[in-house]
Amino acid sequence: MFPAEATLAPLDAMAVAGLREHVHRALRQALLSGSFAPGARLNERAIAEQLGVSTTPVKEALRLLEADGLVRTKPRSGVIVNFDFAWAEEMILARAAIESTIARLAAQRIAPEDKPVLAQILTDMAQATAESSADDLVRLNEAFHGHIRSVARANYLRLLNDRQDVYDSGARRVIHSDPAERQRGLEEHTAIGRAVIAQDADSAEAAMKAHVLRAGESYLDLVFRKNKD
Amino acid sequence: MFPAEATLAPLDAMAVAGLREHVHRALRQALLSGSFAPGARLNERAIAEQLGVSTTPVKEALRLLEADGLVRTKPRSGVIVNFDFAWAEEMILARAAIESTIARLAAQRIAPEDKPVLAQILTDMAQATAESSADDLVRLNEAFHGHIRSVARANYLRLLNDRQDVYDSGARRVIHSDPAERQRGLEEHTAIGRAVIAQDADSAEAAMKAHVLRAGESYLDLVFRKNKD
DNA sequence: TTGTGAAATTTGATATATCACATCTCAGAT
DNA sequence: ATCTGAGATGTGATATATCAAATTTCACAA
Repeated sequence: MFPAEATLAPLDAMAVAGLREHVHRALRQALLSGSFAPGARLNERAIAEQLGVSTTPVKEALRLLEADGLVRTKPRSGVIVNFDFAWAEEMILARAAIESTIARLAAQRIAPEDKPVLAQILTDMAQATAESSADDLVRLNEAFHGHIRSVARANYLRLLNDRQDVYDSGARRVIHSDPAERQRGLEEHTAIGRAVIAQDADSAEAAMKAHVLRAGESYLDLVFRKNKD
Repeated sequence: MFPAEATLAPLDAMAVAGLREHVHRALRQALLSGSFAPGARLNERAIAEQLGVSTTPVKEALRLLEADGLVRTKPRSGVIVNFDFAWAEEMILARAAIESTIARLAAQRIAPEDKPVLAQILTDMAQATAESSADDLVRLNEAFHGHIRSVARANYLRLLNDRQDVYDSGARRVIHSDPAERQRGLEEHTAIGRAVIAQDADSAEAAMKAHVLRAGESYLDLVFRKNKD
């Protein structure tokens, strides 16, 4: 009646990540979506009270943000928001540099059995570009980039990349709703995927760099131009 | 007798950086020089006691290290050393990617008055390579890379770069004592400097990437092969 | 009115106490 | 002998108290 060994899915590690991560995410999201003006000061006690926690996890989260580069600490004075257009622009340059290095590794290291998986994702993306919702496309997008990172077996680079996620989730949806953008994205993803499958490291690196830079431009345009209204 | 407005140099911000930074540096140095085995666990209380501080700055420093990627936190269990050969290798790839992006920006943005400064540093390096101590060469080396970063006016990228400093100061001296290495370094630096002065962005980027990758290899060879004895 | 500086206040930095989860130990059952 | 799990112990996570530097306020003098 029951299987001898019921396999319970281990609960998501992030679910028990603790307050520190929670605070970190909350602040990060707020910063990237522009809720704090550049140069504004963050108050440890105020944040702690607002989130209903003590200052200890807040301090730790601020250190994480500091290392993310989104915030700067003026010793014995305060924590200052360090995110604006120029900063976002540089983050995208960095992302392009890192992610293209990952793509190169992926092309060099991809295992034969991973090739059909990547090809399948590309097929799905082509279909989804034509008919599916922005949400589906965002999901596939992440599956694609995730698979590239995965076959590259790059741990440190991957960490860096996560840390450089400049994209506000709201804006991401908006972008993936624009038909022209969807089309361009598909073409670029296809080029990257084919290069990786063909194990053409130079092409994979170049295609990824071009993609991240161009997509980044679109994003900056959307988020920062909109704010100027 | 006195100038109307005596401009006192603000004392080095880092001198008063506080315990957090102090702990961070101490641990970072220890990790990079291999004092902790990969996978070893770091004990907050033990570190705090050893350094004569409370656990609060230690916790904050560990968060910084965590973001540096040198350490990983297993929730509610402990902090684990996350630095080994493969990790260092990837840090060098990342460094090459970031620093070459900086070199590109430098070539694009260098101001006319900065060109002679850079040229002068190259001249000094040529001379020091032939006649000076490793310490002098290390200093010039830093002046060179620092000047490139400075003319690139890249803030975020610069931050990333600082975070990726894998080089143990001891090993750096050893490397700059080897004649062959000194010669290669000079040639590469010259190529980079000339490309930046000529505002040839593609060459500057390529030359910097090649330099960082090659120098990184030398470093890995020295530090990790030596440990295998 | 304007500039000065001392006092009040804010706020980050640090230390300490407490809690809860993870890991280890070992007696007792099989 | 091996496995199980309850209790003991270790350790990070969190909360709170205290301190000292930075900032702001404001009365007062020029």
